[in-house]
Amino acid sequence: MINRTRIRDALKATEPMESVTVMGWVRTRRDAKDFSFVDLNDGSCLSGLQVILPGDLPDYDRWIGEITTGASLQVQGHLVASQGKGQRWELQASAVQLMGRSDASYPLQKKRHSPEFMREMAHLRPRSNLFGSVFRVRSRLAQAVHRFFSERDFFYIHTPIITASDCEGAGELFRVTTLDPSRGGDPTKDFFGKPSYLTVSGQLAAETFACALSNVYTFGPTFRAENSNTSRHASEFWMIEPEMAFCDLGGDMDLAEAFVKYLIQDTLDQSAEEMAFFDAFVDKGLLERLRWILERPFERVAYTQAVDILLQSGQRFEYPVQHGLNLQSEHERFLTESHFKGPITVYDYPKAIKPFYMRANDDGQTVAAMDVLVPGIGEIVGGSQREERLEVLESQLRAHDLSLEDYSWYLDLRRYGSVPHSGFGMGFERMLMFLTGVTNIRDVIPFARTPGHASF
RNA sequence: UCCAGAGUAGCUCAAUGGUAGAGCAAUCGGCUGUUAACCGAUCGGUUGUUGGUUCGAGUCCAACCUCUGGAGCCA
Repeated sequence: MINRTRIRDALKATEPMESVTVMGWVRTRRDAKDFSFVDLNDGSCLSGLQVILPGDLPDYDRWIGEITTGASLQVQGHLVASQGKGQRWELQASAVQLMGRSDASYPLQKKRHSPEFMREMAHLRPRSNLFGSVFRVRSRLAQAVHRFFSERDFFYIHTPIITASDCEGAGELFRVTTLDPSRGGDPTKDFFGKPSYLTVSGQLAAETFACALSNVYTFGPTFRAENSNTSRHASEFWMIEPEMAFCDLGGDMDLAEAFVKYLIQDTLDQSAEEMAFFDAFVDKGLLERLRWILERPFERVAYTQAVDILLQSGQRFEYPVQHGLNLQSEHERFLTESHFKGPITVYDYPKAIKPFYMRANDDGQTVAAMDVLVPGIGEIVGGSQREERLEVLESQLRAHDLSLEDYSWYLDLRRYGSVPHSGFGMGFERMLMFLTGVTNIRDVIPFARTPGHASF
């Protein structure tokens, strides 16, 4: 295949280039008197390259009509300074090859489309400015996650996607089976000899590795069979879960906050063009908000303080504010959007509303849990110090009606050389929403899976 | 799953219970170093589905489907 120049590189040129070959998809064509302008995009960056197709190219009149929106082209030519305004470089074509036609039924138009409409054609939407940008940023964000942990000497652990432990009761699980549903379902005859599921969290597995390699993280797909129909829940999503031995809740919060800031900074640095686009067309004020967050420390509020703030706010809430009750979305909203006007970390939650594995505090009422809440999205990080005391953990399992036998391997970590350890989970897509200003999780996942939807 | 709102041309939206329209897109033509180009023309409809009320339903009623916003569960 011909050595092609990516449009991103062509646009970064510092001087004219002889004989450049680019390939991409036509966004628009505008005909001038003796030539045509083509806006060609190859996805390497948000901007397209302006291509000039001179009218004296062989058989121009025969093929120019086929250079339509959506068509794929190979163009050879000279990269020269643009005579027009709006772009620095343009490609004066000397040869054009139509690779793939695109007829009038091509659904993407030059004008702006609603995200809802674009969702109906998830296979074509990455060719749009918005979704192309979202998925370029998504890729860079994933790389940044690995870089952050790599720089801090964390080991990346591939925890299993199929699991036999219905761990921590974190939502409904998808059953994995090879049994014929019409012939009954004896789990002992199933593929793994017992009921198995898609993972809802890699945490427990990560804990075992933290209690050996010290600092580890997982980053992979996670599945919840909840019938959630909201803009921030998906049945299949990606989660990042670091786990640190010899680390208490304070260290956990330090890491979570540093992580959020790192990802913001990295995205601003590496995706400047896309971020400017989001700021202009998706969420005005996005850049200002993110920069402001970078500059200041996260506010840390104990759960009881947070409740006091809500009680004293004079604000009317639909749901009651009361010590011991979970914070509702509207409460989190008030705290992040109205009171603190930025991300906050709420810690030391009531024991009764948190899972069994969180470390009991000395007050007997609370556990060493923490949530990082951000404006617009709510919970973006949830974590805790883990209960490392064997007897306490056993009594917690019993209190939650969980089988000690099923968790024997988990209890072994406390039986043999137990250490204080902590970790958290971050929803990758929620972070991406926070960074791009895109308000629906379905628009930051290439092919979203939600209740009733597994198309494409 | 619950509450609310919305489904009309390819898209975004109009239309007192009385002849279904505009802008954009597409197609054709014109003009032009254009860039969400511009100007003119053409094309474009089982008004989400089914049933009901009515002389007459896009409009009113019922059920269902889909989407959106909010809630719960959470990341």
